[in-house]
This record gives sequence, structure tokens and C-alpha cells, in this order.
Amino acid sequence: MFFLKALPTDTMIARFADQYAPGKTGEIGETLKLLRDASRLIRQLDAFFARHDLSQLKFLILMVIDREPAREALRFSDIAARIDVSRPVLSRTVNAMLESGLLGETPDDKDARVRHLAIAPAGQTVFNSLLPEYFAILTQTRLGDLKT
Amino acid sequence: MFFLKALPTDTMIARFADQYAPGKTGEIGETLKLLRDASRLIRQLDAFFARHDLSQLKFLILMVIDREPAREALRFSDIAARIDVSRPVLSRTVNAMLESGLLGETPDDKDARVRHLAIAPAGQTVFNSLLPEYFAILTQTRLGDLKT
DNA sequence: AGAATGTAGTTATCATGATAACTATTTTGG
DNA sequence: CCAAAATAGTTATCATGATAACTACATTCT
Repeated sequence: MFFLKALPTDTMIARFADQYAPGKTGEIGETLKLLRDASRLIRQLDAFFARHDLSQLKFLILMVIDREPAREALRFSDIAARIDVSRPVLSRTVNAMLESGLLGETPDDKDARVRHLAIAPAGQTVFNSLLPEYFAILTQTRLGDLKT
Repeated sequence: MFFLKALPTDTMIARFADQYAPGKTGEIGETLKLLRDASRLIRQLDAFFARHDLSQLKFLILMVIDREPAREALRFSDIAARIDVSRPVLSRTVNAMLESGLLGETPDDKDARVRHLAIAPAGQTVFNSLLPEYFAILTQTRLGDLKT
């Protein structure tokens, strides 16, 4: 993600927008500001995960398995249903996490296509160790509260 | 961008967060919601630009040149100063826009390294034609107002 | 003047997102 | 029971973001 460093001033927005969305200058400014703040937060999170040889997606995969109360493992398709990412990317990422020992895999007895994916001990350790800073970043950097 | 489809419930967040950021459950939930909504808006914008053979970055480049009141062209480094993107990506994108006729280039008389980049007629036409829908997307999809 | 430093932008390489088309397996329906 | 359709996941290819290291030109300092 990236975005404008300096947002358009309301005057600029009005110059553009009055013609197309009259009276919505303030609303557009608000939305642009939130977009920019979101892009900054995403960057902070990406940098944080990269420092720990992880990525947002890998972290989310650990999270959706971990947060499932009644189940030890999720199927590939269950993970896909919970995270808004394309299946090929999920496939690639899950394989990398199996390689690096963050996840473990068991086959299905009934259906040879299905993969059951669980958090491996190393993955649980990493996940637990990152949670505090993850929440710290989320609470420090409230969207919409950043200064312009 | 991508994100969780279903956000963690407050109960889940509390289960994770109370240990690390006690009492901040609501705040964390808010931030996650905004992040998710931002990621959806970014997707909508990306899809919109892709339909018109453009990208967010190309559109922003046109915008920062267009919005400069006193100047016809900006230097490469001026554009880099206004958009929060890496120079190599900017370089690649500007070159593509020159190729496709959205931008025009003039050299600097004093400094052979410098490129002055202006919006070409075709670029101006495209930019003007996309503005209405761009603003429509920004106002329709207010961040934080999307339903969960 | 000429070496050293600074500045403008590029090249090379990688990471991580997407879609389209594919293989393999299971289920369905005549 | 077997062809057709549905489902699970992968492969191939591309788009677009990043950093590190580079080239080329300009400026500074002795």
C-alpha cells in the first residue's frame, strides 16, 4: 500500500469534486484521510511482521486456526472461507508455513483432496510471542486519530 | 490488500487481548473494523482502475500533476515527494505512462538528469472521465460506515 | 582543475497480491 | 455403473509493491 503524503486540501477537493459530488467535499476528505491512515497502519504491520520473518497473511492464518474454539485443525477451504485472499496465494503461503514448521498437516480419511492444517508448536510459540506487539500497534495507531 | 472476512467477535478479541492490552477490546475491534473496511475500499478502487487500464498509482500521479496550480509539469522527484511510493516503482510506472501516452516528458535545460513530466492530452481526457466515478466510490463507501 | 561528495533516477531481484486454466478426486444422475 | 458435474487445491503467469546496489550527472572543496 501507498498513498498521497499530503492530502488534497478541502479547496483542492472542492475544485475537483464540486462538479461531480457537490457538497460532499468534507465527506471525501474524511474518506481520503482514513484511507491514508489505513495505508500507514498496514505499512507498520507489514514492517513488524517482516522483522519476524512473517507476513500479515501468515499471522492471520495462525489467528483463524488458533481462534477456532472447538477444533484443533482447519481444512484449507475453511481457512479460505475466513480470510479474504485468493486461493493460489493461500496455497503458496500455507506450503511455505509447512516448510518452515509453523503449521502441521494431516490428510483426511474420507477425501484425498482435503488437507487439515494445524498450528505446529513452533507456530504457536511465534504467534503467542507476537500478540502483545500486534495489539500495541493496533491500539497505538488508531485510524482516524493520526495527525495530518 | 486482503483481510479477515469475519472479524473476531469482542469475546474473541478479549480472549486474546485482555492479557496484553486489558480494557482495550473495544478499541482494537474498532481498529480492525476500519482496517477491514479500508481493505475493501482499496479493492473497489483497484477494480475500478483496472477496468480502465489504470491503477491507483497512475491515477495519483495524474492527480498530483493536475492539482498543481502554478505548474504545467512536475519533476520526477516532485512526484516522488508527493506520493508515498518507492522510487523504483514510480520510475517503472511513469515510464509505462509515457509509453501509453498518458504523460509527456521534457528534459531540463540545466540538469541532464532531471525529467519534467506533464499530463498528455490523452491523460487529461482519461483523468477527467474517471473523476466522477472515483468520487462516487469514495462517497458511497464511507469507511467505518459499512455494515459488518 | 580534479577528487570527493551529493543528487536524480534506474536496474536487478524479490515478495506477495491477482486471475485463468489446470489436475485430481468425489458426488450425482441417468 | 459410468459419464457428467461439482469440489479441493495447484500451476502458470502476471501486476505491482519493496530494498539494495548501481549509473550518470552536478556540486563542492581544496
